[in-house]
Amino acid sequence: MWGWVIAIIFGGVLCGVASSLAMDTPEKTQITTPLSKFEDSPVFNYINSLSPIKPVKSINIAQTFHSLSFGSLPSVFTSPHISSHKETRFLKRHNYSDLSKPDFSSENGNDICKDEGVVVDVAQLYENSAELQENFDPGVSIEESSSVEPPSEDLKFAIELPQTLKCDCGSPDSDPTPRCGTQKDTASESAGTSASLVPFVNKASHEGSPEGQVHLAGLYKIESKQEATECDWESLISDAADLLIFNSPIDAEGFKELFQRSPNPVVGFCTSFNEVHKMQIINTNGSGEQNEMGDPSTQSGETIEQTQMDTAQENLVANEDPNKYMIGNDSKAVSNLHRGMRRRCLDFEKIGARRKNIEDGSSSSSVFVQSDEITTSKNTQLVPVKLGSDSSRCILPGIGLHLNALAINSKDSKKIKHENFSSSITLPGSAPSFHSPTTGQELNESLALVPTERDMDPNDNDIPLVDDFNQNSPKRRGMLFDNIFFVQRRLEGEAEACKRCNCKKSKCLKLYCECFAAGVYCIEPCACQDCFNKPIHEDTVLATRKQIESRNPLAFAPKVIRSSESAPEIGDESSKTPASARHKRGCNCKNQGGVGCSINCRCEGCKNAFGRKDGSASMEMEDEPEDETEASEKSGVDKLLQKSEIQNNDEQNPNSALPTTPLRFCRSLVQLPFSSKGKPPRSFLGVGSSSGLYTGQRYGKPNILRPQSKFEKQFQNVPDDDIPEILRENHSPNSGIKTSSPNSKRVSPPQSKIGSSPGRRSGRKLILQSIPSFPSLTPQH
DNA sequence: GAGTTTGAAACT
DNA sequence: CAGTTTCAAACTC
Repeated sequence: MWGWVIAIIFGGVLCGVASSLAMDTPEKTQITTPLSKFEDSPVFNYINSLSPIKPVKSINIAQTFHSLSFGSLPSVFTSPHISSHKETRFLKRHNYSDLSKPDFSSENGNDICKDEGVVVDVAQLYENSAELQENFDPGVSIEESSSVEPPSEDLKFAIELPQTLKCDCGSPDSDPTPRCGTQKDTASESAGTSASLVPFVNKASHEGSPEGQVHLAGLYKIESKQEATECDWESLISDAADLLIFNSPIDAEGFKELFQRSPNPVVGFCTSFNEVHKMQIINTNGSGEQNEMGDPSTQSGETIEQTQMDTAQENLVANEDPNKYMIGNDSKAVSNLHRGMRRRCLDFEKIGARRKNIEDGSSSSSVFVQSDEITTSKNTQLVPVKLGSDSSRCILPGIGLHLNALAINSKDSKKIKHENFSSSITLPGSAPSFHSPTTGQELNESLALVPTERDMDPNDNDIPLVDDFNQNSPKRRGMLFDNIFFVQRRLEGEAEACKRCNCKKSKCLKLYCECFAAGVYCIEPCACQDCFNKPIHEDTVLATRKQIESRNPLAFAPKVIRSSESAPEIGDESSKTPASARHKRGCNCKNQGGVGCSINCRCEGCKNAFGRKDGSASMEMEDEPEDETEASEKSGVDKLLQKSEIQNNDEQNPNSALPTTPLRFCRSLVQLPFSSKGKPPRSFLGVGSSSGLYTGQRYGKPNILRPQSKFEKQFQNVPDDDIPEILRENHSPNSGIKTSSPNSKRVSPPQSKIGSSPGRRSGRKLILQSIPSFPSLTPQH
């Protein structure tokens, strides 16, 4: 018993330190050393000897990241929330492989929660970012890496959370208060409770370790979960906040708020955590697919874990602790927290069910649920959607984290998303949240949280994600960019009806097919024949897509760049033209309008009024007589463009950035002049036709007529410009941020006046700023 | 709705 | 890379 008392004391000390970490104090970096000493100390050993649980050297997950030879993807595309099941898997594989490595064990001796999920999340947070270690001092990095973002992974929930709950609810005290593994609290209260805490501190969680398995099995009946985890829950929580910082500033806020507002941050966190988990359980239950995508190990114990969670939830609900449910007190914080945690279990097909839950759910979680809903809708892959009258039902394709990376801090991005979602998604009772700025951010982050379609695609197993990532595979990058494109597309055509095709011979498995090219499944409105572009043939679709991509990595990339930046070779005058869209890859058209031709175009006798291949572009429009309607339209557009430029300037200067509101986007809307019948030229429709990906995302047709917001322009520009660079092997991690230089776009001629054009410059700055604003991922050097 | 035109995708 | 064929969307009637 003496040993137990000591253990309790130490637990309290650890908790105190951890809590200080949770408060984001400078001490964070110092904790590792004491812990290391502690773990190696004779006392610790003695305690371990007393404990039935065999201690295992904690594993330094931070090294895992090091060991993970992630590809040097540009930080721009590193999304904290990329955590898709698929990537989770491959990251897990990394983890497993790393476990065998001798140097894997932690030198710091921290009670590191060696959870796969942690690896996944963190790894994805730092995804291939070489700078990740530089952004944080070693101690912090360790903490970060050791920290777990429990809700993000089923496995984590299955293992860690149950442990926590076990400690709380299963303790002899039966104390209804959700301790949530708060060693600080429980340790000082009773030995019985502390005993339950022991596993957290000492319990060996070495993966594959028989002892660890046995203990876990005994405690939680998770026999199949080989990834036993030992976790310093305190550090875990404290780190979780930091982790969310990577996910998004908002998430970090949520965590901080949770911790700061609650006298017992841990409790609040755990409670919120439970809440999140609860929601995830709902989602998970709703979708059997989830398990397929997730680690198989999570499946076996899921039911049990769920039951435990339910019990825990009941206990938590019974508890009147105001701090317990942060939703009530601080819905924002909770929603943020949830947002940061909720990254999976999004079964789009279950939207209806969850929507019902939303409706039935308490108002306190409406925002969160709403966000979840949105995320889910985007998360769905290749889900057939009914088009037509009910635009709201048009499933929005999931975006990847890349969107987040691109625009996570872009206020405009938030606004645009807000706008788009508002227009395209109708969530009962969610309207208020939707229109709030916070909601916009949530939406944005929700987007970011959504795993990429490919990553999520359970059938896309043949894609060597691990290898791709490690090898900086262009393919992988291409996939990432596809997601970006998809986002772009979605943003473009979100408000519009979903695509439909009339393919007869292509079986909708070629780029001829608008749906296929857009990365969406054909649906009922399609008049296609022998269509294979359906969920039933998902494998075929994916295989075909991959084949096409293998032939041409840019096959699904946008064919047309819309924005002044897209045509560097064209004079400033042309760049200011309403239809500044340009053929990115060049066209072969002979009589095209709507989309300005670029120097790459092979068109004959180009008379493109919107930009000729020779760069004379809009000059022709000016020279040639135009009908009044068109002329007036143009002038109006110019004015709009001026406004847009002004706004861009505002964005360029973060300091002067006005409070971003959705209205700002509206101001920058540009109506593209299309002559006949208000329809865009046929060729122009191609703008949105390509892209997508079977990211399974369903997005509407490119809304050519729809005014293009500045933000959309931004999105378009980034991917278009970045594709070639990203695909380059020598793309350094930093290069992503440095550039993604729009000027390096293929279309641009060497002599292009880079930056000479105000419009272009502004747009470019917009991109550059938005990226660096990503605090954690942006290289500070 | 059938036929034509058009331009991109696919193929050679 | 260029030329040709195939294809589907846009357009015309």
